[in-house]
Formats: sequence, structure tokens, C-alpha cells
Amino acid sequence: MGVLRKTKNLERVLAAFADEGRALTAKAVLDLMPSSVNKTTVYRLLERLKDDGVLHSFTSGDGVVHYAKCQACPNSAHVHSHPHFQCESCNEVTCLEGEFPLPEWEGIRISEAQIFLKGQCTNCLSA
Amino acid sequence: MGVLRKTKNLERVLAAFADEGRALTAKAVLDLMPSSVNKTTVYRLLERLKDDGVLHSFTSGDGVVHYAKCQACPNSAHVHSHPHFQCESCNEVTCLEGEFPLPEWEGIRISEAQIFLKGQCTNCLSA
DNA sequence: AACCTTTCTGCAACTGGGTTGCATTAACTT
DNA sequence: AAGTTAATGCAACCCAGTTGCAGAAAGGTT
Repeated sequence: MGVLRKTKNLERVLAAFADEGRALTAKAVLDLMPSSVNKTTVYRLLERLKDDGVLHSFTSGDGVVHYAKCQACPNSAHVHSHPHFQCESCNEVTCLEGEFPLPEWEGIRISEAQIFLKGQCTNCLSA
Repeated sequence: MGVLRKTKNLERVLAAFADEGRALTAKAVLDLMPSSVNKTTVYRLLERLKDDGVLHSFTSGDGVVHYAKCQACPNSAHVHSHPHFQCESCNEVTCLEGEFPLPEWEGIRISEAQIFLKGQCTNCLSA
């Protein structure tokens, strides 16, 4: 799918995800960029980083698409059935490490589970 | 919130959900209505039925909002943490009855779980 | 460095789901 | 039948995301 070029914008997007382990929406990424950067560029960068396996995406409970760089998962064989979690106080969305056991259900065969959890994060619990 | 009036359109929407236990998107409901019915009306009816506890809504893995009439749940105390399931063959979305045990996670407190499962439904498995 | 090729970017226009304000129509009350 | 209030259609709008295209930047080659 084309050779990746190391542009300023690409570095900026990577930097945004690198520090914090949290997930970001396209809009959040856009807001972190200089105002000269167009939203189309951000969407295309996110899409390409997803294709290249650097990021993965998922939708939160209210249907908003989030992107995250999953630290723990190996570069190959991306399985993103790990749960995602949103703190109801600070609203941060993070990946929970570890796989979620696929639930069993009578009469059907389950091949994929998308789990979105809400609650209180460590920081907000102790605050 | 206004008194519920028994209009033609309301009956049509209820009829759409009554038969089958499956979930419908706003667009699917609109397609089941006479073409004279405006999409705004459908959105408002769905919203109101949700407020009144007749329907509940959730978003599928790809962020599409679905509405469903949950047979098993009592009229009061709606807890919709039951999982939702989409068959990858026929694409039907249904509610799975029964509560899903809230998973435990270290360091955080989980208060709500939104579970969306994909796989093969009974019909498609035996076909 | 100059040149060429390919990717990346900005822009503007568009799509699709969903919402809002307003005037009209239909349901229910009396 | 009349009056009140809710329901509806319409048009315009909002927002996230996408598309086509032309110009700008990366990287490779000489």
C-alpha cells in the first residue's frame, strides 16, 4: 500500500499517541495539531497508521470512533478483542490489557467480542 | 415528556418491533414505513419510545445505532447490560437474554459493560 | 544541485446520520 | 363542535467522515 514517508504531520500524530497510553478521537488528534493542518490529513494519517498496524480503532459505547496505540500487542497478529474502558469522571478512554475470554452462548457461535466498559479509573478513584 | 398518543405511525413502529425479536436501525424502521412518513418523525418516535421504556438502544461494533424491544426485561428497572449479537452471515442483530457478569479489573471500578458479539446465529449455523 | 517520481497535503465539495424550528395537522378533552 | 396539546412534514442545519483534484513536499537518481 505505498511507502510510508516520514512527514512532520505523521511525527506529530505519532507523538500524540506515544506519550499517553490513552485513546484519542480523530477530533482530539486534530486539536493537538497546528491549526494549519487539515482534518482530511488527520483522517488519512489515522487510517494509514491503522493499515500499517501501528494503531487500532474501536467505537466507544456512544458510537464515537477512537484510535489507540496498543503497547502490549505484537506487531504481527493483531487481536484487539481486549476491552476498552472509559472513566465516567475524567472521560479518558484506555485499552485494558489482556484478552477477554469469549463468552459462551447457547445455539450460536461467537467469533468476536467488542467490549466497552465504563466506570472509575485509578486516578479518579483515589482523588 | 408529553402524553403518548396512539397515532398511525406509532402503531406502525410498534408493529415493526413486535413480531421479530430483532433490533432495527432508524433507517430500517423508516424503510418499513410508508414513503410519506418523514425521517424526523421516525427519529422522534424512536426517541420517545426509548424514553418511555418500550425500546432501548445500543450501538453495534461499527457505530450504528440500533433499537430493540427487549422482551424479557420488566417495564421498570431497565438494565440493558445484556449482550447484543450480530450474525455475520444474515447481519441480523438481536439481544441475548440474560445479564452479563461485570468483569473484574485491577485498579478500576466498572459500573457498566457494553458487549457486542459477532458470529453465526442458529439459523445460519444449520443452513 | 537539478530533476523526476510518488506520496502527502489542503481545499472545497459532498455524503449520511441525525437534529432543530416552525407552521400545519391530527388526537384527545370538555 | 370547539379548544388544547401533541404529532407530523418540511426545510434547513450540524457534525463526522469521505472524495477528487491540483499543488507541495519526500525521497531517489544522476
